[in-house]
Amino acid sequence: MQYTLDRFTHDIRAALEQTGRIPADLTELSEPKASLQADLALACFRAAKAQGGNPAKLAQELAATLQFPPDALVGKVEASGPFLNFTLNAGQFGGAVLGDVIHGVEHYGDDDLGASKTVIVEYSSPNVAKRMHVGHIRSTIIGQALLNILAALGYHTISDNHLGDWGKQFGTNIASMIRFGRPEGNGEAALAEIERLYQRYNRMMKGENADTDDEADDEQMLDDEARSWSLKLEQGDPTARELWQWMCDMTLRVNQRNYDRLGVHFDMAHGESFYRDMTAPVIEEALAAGIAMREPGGAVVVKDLSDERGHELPTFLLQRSDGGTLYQTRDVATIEYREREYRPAIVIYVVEQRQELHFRQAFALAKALGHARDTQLVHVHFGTIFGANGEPLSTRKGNMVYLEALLNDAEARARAVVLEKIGAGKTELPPEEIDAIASAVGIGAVVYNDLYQDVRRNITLDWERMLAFEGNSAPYLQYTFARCCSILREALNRDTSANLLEGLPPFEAMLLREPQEQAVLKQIARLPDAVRRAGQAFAPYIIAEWLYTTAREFARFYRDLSVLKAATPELRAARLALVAATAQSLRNGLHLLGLAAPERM
RNA sequence: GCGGGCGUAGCUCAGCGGAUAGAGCAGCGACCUUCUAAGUCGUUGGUCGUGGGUUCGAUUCCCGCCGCCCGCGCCA
Repeated sequence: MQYTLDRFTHDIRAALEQTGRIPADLTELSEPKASLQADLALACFRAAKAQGGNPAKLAQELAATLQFPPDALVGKVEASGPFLNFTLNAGQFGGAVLGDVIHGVEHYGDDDLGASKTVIVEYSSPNVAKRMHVGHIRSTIIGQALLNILAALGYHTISDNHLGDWGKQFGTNIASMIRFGRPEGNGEAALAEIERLYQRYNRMMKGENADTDDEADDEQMLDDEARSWSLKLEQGDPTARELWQWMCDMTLRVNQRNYDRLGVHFDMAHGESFYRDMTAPVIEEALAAGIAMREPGGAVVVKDLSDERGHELPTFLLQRSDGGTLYQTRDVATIEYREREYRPAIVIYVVEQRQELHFRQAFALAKALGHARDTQLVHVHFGTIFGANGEPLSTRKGNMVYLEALLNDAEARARAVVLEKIGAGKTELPPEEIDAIASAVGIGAVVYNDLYQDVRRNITLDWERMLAFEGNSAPYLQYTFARCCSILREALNRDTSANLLEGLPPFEAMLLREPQEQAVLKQIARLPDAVRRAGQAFAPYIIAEWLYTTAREFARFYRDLSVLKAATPELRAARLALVAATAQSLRNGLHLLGLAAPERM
């Protein structure tokens, strides 16, 4: 898809190539720093060197040679030392950008580079029989944002919640409920109780509870019991299956409330259990290929496997000596299943950094077995969240932060701020909208906290920052959008609209010549590129950065230039169109990150 | 030991081959009878972990070292 800035770049490169002075591979343009008054630049060093000339001289000659018609997108062409600077033709630029937005509306910024290829994003993936905590929120939020971005780029997206609903821990869960009884109730509290029973059993198994006259025998017995329930579950024992199903159903119901609040939606939730009957073929396949070996004890191991970079990977297991399968086995089975079923071009795993090795092994094994040849397997790994004092969060230490409580807290804080603003006469809001606004703002702050920076970084939990409503934060972005809407309401006498540019009076974009107006236009024009870069780098923060810069530029425009009281009706109409285009673009960007865009705040 | 991630302002982070290294927060000082001050402006603050190398040019690429986090067979 070609947007205005694409055309700008294309026109310059074409003109450069036409001069015959620069080979096509040296016409790479770069964006000068904001402090310089140019929109694109060509560094002439390499081209000059190739022909044995002086870069500054070449820049000068090119500046003298290049000609663009008055109605072109390219305006001034100037040499500045060894750089050749190009400036947008302000008169043409505004109309072109606003035209792009009017044409695209809620799809402005989208692209077709995904070309309907299928991409599967696996994210959230909480464990059954446990409450979701801050660790899961990262995967959930990052994954949803990536999914939105990739969908905007034209990919056929499939979101999959790869639930942790299988494995040895359910043996322990079942054993603990057989021993201590099944918890009553149904919600988050019942999940917490299951966790407590699990931990209690686990401690006894490890002999950490010296409250009874436990002997080592008992510990061994408890361990055998858990292991045996795990195997019974794999073999379809009715009691085991019933308890397991009960845990799964309840967990899904509880989690769904969190997903609803976060605006997260899954096309499917195939947990690990879904692949349980597909693991045996994986093991056989690996053995037959000679990549895996069965050890005398019965365990199946993979040795001497290398990753794509040629690094030898540590040995890992596909089957336990007691016959049970492992996470690794199921993940390879998952790769094979997805390939058979969906033929994806890309599969993205939004999973914490700690599992980097696990995925390198799974990917390498799948490739070694000849699978996923045409599939890009990507582990988008994010950093760990630490407590305020820098300590790891853990249930054992009792410093765990649960998702539901976090969202409640964020909403409550946002609500307090909303009421404070109303009380101070800063805003007027219909009472029935207050809850929705508090929710949009509070949850937006939490979501944005996970998206505004490169996801690879670790995060130290800081409530003040996480729920910050100032500076580079979701509420600031939402506030800017609300200000745009406020102007549109005044001028157009209308409230909500899917198309914020609908019903604008005729306007002449040529009139938008002030630097503040041009700066906003330039930012609007950059959205498509931000979306492309975010998708290519699997980096939602690129959208966040675009949003923030756009909001800042709009704030400057807002401060200096009045829309409603513009000097002439023509100028007012043009600025109104600029506001509408800003609002539409901001909303598109907010939606890509999964953030709500309230029209009043 | 091997492998992965990260070291940029007091704190949290952008920038990752080009022209004086940018934001937010915190600090200091301004600006609301004006389209919402959840805002804006000014100001203080940097040997870009460190030592080499490549290059006309390195915070950015390569190599060594140091520091922090994480991972490395029967958990997920």
